[in-house]
Amino acid sequence: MSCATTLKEKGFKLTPQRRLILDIIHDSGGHLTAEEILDNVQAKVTGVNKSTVYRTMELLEELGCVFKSELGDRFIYHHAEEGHHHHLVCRTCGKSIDCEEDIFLPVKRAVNENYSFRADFKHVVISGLCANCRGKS
Amino acid sequence: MSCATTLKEKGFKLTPQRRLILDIIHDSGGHLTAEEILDNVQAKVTGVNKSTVYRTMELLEELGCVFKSELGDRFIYHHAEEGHHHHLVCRTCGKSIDCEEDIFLPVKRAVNENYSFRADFKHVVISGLCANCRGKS
DNA sequence: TTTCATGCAAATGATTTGCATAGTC
DNA sequence: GACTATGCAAATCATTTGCATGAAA
Repeated sequence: MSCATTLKEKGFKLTPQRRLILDIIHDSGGHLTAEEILDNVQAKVTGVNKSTVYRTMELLEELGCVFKSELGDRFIYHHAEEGHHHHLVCRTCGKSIDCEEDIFLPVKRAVNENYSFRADFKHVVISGLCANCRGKS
Repeated sequence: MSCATTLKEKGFKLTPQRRLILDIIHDSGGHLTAEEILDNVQAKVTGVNKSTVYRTMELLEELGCVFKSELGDRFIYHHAEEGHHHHLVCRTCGKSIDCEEDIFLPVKRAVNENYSFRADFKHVVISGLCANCRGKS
């Protein structure tokens, strides 16, 4: 079911601003910060306010249309349609590689057995060094 | 080598404020936010400024005396003497459990093999549900 | 025409910074 | 005495909020 449909079903309105934002996160493929979303929106139409972007992202997160995770000192969003995955972000060049969801299965098992802790591991941002930057240093 | 010694060796001064902050992060065992450090400092002496705390923590991080990691929308610090470990933080009660460093070894191997990515995994904050809160819900 | 959404501007809250003064070595 | 560290207040910067207006159903 599309995000637009979800919005309407729950009694929220499908405004032009929300359409735009939905398009952008859908097309981006990867993840975006609120500021990047705002920039992309404003590249298409002027006059859209940052509050609208933040409020829309909050709503979309509540509806399960996007996922929010932390990257450094800010938050990033990505479309739920892409499914669950993680991000390998290079600390040198900043490039982000999508990483399959199951990579944390051994860790989930281990913390469950050793600490009785049910770890979430949803859309984790993993910092490190990509192959390219590894070669250069 | 103690943090105090490291400070002096690198030409930095061992002021009363820095002594206090070092004591607090040493005694705390776990991790602390800058604000918590400030509160603890001010419980002992009045007149210490938050800038001093932030600047001291920045310095101690550069010297390798403390580690900084992100927890939600803020940063936490802990003493390097405790060695590397991770944090299991319950999303319901907020309790933090220290978790052994090697828990991420399988993931490090996997992302290295599959993505040629060298993951850091230093002082990761793992969100989830602790045994206690799991029972209640 | 009712309710929800937007734009604007101002508030928030953690962290940072400029600068004059005070303290350490 | 030289140079670093501190306190204070003000600046940043991402994010949030109050409120009057505007638009979707």
